[in-house]
Amino acid sequence: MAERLENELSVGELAKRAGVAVSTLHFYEAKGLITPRRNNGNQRRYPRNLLRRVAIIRIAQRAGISLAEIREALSALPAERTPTAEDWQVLSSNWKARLDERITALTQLRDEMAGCIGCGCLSLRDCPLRNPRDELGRTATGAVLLSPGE
Amino acid sequence: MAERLENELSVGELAKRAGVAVSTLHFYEAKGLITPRRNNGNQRRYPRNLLRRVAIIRIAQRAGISLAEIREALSALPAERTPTAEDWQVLSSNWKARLDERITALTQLRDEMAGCIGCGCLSLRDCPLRNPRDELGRTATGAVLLSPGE
DNA sequence: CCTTGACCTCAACTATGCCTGAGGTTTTAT
DNA sequence: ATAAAACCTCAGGCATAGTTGAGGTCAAGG
Repeated sequence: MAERLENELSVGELAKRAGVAVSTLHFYEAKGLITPRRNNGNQRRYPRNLLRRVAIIRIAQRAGISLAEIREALSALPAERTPTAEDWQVLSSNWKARLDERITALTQLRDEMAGCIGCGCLSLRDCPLRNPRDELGRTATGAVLLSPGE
Repeated sequence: MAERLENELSVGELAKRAGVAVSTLHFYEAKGLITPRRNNGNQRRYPRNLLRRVAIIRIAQRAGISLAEIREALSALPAERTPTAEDWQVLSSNWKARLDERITALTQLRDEMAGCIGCGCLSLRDCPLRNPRDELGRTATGAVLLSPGE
């Protein structure tokens, strides 16, 4: 009773092509990221465009986007269609901006680290690496909690 | 029966100074990252140098190092002592290298994304964004699974 | 036909990095 | 002395991103 449309992939085939595990595709489906149809034997059949969709998901993940956000972005597409070139332009522009932010933050951290390697300035109250959190070392009254040496 | 050494911090004080929750400090302790002593009422007392240790943990986390690895790095220090300037030099050099790797990878991804925005090349077998995984689009026999258009 | 591999569902488990709450003790301030 | 604030332990929960396994069905080749 095998019913098979031209150009459709089984879950195993898609998994191999997309470089992910079958369980991962099930998981993405459970999370609403992909919605394959079912054949008359209840097996998943992936129209070919879902391969591109999975590729996009993976790229976005590499960029540090969560699956929830990826789902949002994809579902915001008209008719939840597989992204066209224009759709992809919007998605990738957004994600690239996010990437830029991450890179900027990490680069700043790296530069601070480079500047602080061996300097021992972790012990200072104004060390740029520490200050995001340990702003002052003072209480509300302005009293210094730790002596200058630490 | 309060027994209190000079310069020691309670868990609440350390939490406030380090900018983390008390539960976080308990968690770090459970994971072997910090080991405060106990006073005679069984309450944690943190020698002041643990404040620096916590700062280092947080910096490493920002760099994307897991707590397990941070624990390794810290416990590799002679006598598990609080890092001196030289120790910190070793630690931060290693972590900076890790950061550099991450930044390089993300930058490459960003550049690929920039190059691919709107180009629609996701559909090509040689798209740099896809190729880390979807190497060939071929079976072991060399047969092309998908037509060139997809 | 019939075996084997691929597929199905659902529950449970992994790992990371914490947070929350219950029930009880210690410190601190008045 | 006493009450409130801070602390204690331990179990369990949350979010993310999956993986694993049991028990059963479907599909493809010989």
